[in-house]
Amino acid sequence: MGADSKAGQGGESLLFLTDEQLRKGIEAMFFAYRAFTADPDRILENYDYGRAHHRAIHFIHRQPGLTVNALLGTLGVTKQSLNRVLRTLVDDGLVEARVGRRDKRERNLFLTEKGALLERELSDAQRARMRAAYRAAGPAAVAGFRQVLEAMMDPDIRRQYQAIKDGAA
Amino acid sequence: MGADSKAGQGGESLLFLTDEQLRKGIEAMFFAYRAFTADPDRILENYDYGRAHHRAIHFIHRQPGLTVNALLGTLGVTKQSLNRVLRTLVDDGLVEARVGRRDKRERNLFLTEKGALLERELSDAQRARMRAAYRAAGPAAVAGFRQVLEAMMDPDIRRQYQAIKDGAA
DNA sequence: TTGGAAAGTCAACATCGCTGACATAAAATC
DNA sequence: GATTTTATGTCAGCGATGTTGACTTTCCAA
Repeated sequence: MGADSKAGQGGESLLFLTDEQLRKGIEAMFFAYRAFTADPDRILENYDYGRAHHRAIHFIHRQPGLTVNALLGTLGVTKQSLNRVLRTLVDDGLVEARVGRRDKRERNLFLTEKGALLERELSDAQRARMRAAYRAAGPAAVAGFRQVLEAMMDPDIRRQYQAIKDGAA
Repeated sequence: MGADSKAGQGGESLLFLTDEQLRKGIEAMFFAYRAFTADPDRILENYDYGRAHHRAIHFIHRQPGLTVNALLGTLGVTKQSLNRVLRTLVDDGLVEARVGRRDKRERNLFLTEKGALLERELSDAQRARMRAAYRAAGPAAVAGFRQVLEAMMDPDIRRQYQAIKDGAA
């Protein structure tokens, strides 16, 4: 719909940037994001963890050995906030915090086997929904989806995001 | 990562559903959503309101006269949670809750002039970012963006979302 | 007239942000 | 070697927003 449909309700033939169209995009973000977090949220309940734990686990998995400071930057929260979460994960044996080799002040974060297991469970659920959405929408839509999301990010974060783009593997 | 991508960075020509590709989509959602909420959040600080207030204002604006129960359903929160937010908005004179005409138990919610003003300020900021992202990505990308987001929603919500699709205007 | 739906309210609690203050260890610099 | 800076951890308290549970009032509808 949209850009090229001349008829329709709002006559947004070429101009697809009407307030109405933009409002629809805004709502789509809200509803989709809620669905996107719903599956992991359900799983996390069983473990008495929250979304904050999920995010920490995700990024430690993505970049094993990253420091607390680096994780802080990625998540955009305070160290006190992250510490609370990280402590429970370490105490519960999901995350290992090794003293840095070069710099002994730093802690390099890794998932334990137990942590990797939960990561799998969470990301499996999230990937399943994402995969279904991708399949339903098709390859061209997926490319557009990613393009718009990237354009929406703050530049600093976008650079960080693209840096790991297909690396980290 | 790897096996199937022939090109350098973005070789998601045919097989775009590798775990790596899906993970990138997941992260894109996370980072983009954070940016998406950042602008309104900054504005809300000046008024001592939070995201919950923003959401209420948005949906009352979209559908003037909707009942508390309907809003509850759209937002997916408990009535106690919504009530706290709604009360401050009514007390502060941003929202008017008129007793229902047909059914006097219901309250039909409307934005006051003051409420509409804040709604404008918030949605202007959010639309500006959305518009910039749309412009950067192009019309085709926008269509794909919306398709994937819609496919990601829970079916019930998607129906609700599409029902107001280009109506309400 | 009675049952139940819609709304409002009170209390208590959990998560997860935040600020501020302070401690420790180690690197970096003077 | 002494001092400063950095990375991390921790305590205490606060605020926003979600939750459950219990209870009341109003009022439509059977």
